[in-house]
Amino acid sequence: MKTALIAMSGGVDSSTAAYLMQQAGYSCIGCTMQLYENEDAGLPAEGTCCSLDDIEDARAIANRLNMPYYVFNFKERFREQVIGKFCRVYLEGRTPNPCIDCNRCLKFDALLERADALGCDKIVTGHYARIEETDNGFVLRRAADPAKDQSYVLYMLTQAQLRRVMLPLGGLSKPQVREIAAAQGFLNAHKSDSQDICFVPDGDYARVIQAQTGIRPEPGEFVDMQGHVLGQHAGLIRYTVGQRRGLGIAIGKPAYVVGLDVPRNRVIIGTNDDLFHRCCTVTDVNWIAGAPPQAPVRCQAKIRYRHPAQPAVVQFTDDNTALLTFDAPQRAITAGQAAVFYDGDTVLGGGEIVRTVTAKGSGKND
RNA sequence: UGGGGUAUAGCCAAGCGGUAAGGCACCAGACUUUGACUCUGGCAUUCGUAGGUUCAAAUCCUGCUGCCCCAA
Repeated sequence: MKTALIAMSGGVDSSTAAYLMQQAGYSCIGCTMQLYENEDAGLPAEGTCCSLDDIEDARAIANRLNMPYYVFNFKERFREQVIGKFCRVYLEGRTPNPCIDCNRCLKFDALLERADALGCDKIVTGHYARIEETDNGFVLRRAADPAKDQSYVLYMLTQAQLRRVMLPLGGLSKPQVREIAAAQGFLNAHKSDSQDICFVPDGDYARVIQAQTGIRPEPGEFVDMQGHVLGQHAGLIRYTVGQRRGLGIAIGKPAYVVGLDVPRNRVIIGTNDDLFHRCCTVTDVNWIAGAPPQAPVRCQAKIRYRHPAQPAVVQFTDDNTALLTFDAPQRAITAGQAAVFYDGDTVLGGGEIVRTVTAKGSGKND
């Protein structure tokens, strides 16, 4: 019998995934990755994906399904590879997506090692996306339910990983998943969806960065695009491109962060129109198919989790970098966020945005 | 210390005798498995201040105070 290691967060999605794998005839082992102690950061012990309550929920579901259940202590690895990188990226004036790093380093790496150790053929998560095997290897596709599609946060998966991963929710809608969970009498069938960064449940990520690094961000100047000082900011890490809230700047129309000047410790302010660019460079690119395309590829690309994919051309440059050019200017292309390239429902690949590029001979909005 | 102008919420600002527009900022919700964005709602019993005229004043009159400009 094939065996599967189910990553169970305690939520309705991964619980239902466990049930579905069992129904599909797999011998299943449930597990929860303990990633951090809430108390370490002075946070409440509930409301996040890895609290004690959640572990108890996951354990209860595993018991109900008669699965062996383990808790893996990944706290050290999470602290180094996710929280550490999160802090470092912010301090460098970029805006990280820690969920993607967690997938890269924990769910589809550390967890896969445990699967090997336990002799499991597959690892399973509750992500909404689809993996299919074709003559040319595995492909990663969007979820059937466009409202829940999470293929964006899985762009880094390699062929070797895709071979080992199963995503049983990829063909289902959220209501269907809740229905299945309710029919099974799962206690978390109506549990609210998780949100926010799991290790920053109150949204005050700047406090976490200070607590983790001991670095107290220096106040500096807000300046407009001509360099005129507009006010004082509370530390560069509190701002990200496209941000409006919390600036306290009244210029008669909405003011947005259009850039961070790290060397001068300045936050550059502009209008909404100033946020649009067509082109950016992308690094650490993963091509799902394995090899980069030799010619520019027409695709649709997303520059943040909740961004409708837009027509673009992606061009492999050198090493593992690429140049992404949208047909139309996109709002707030932000360094540190992931750019993911699609061909319809299929994920071609993706990488981390380095910077926007002003295309030669184009208008100011390029 | 002559002349002129102006004083409306944190910022800008409508109002021109009939009982305080709007924008920005801010706050609260919603949305959301990242940061953002967005959406909805809230936000001056009061118009620098003291009097006066009037049935009725932010709106008219007078004094005072602050600021700005011109002339010295």
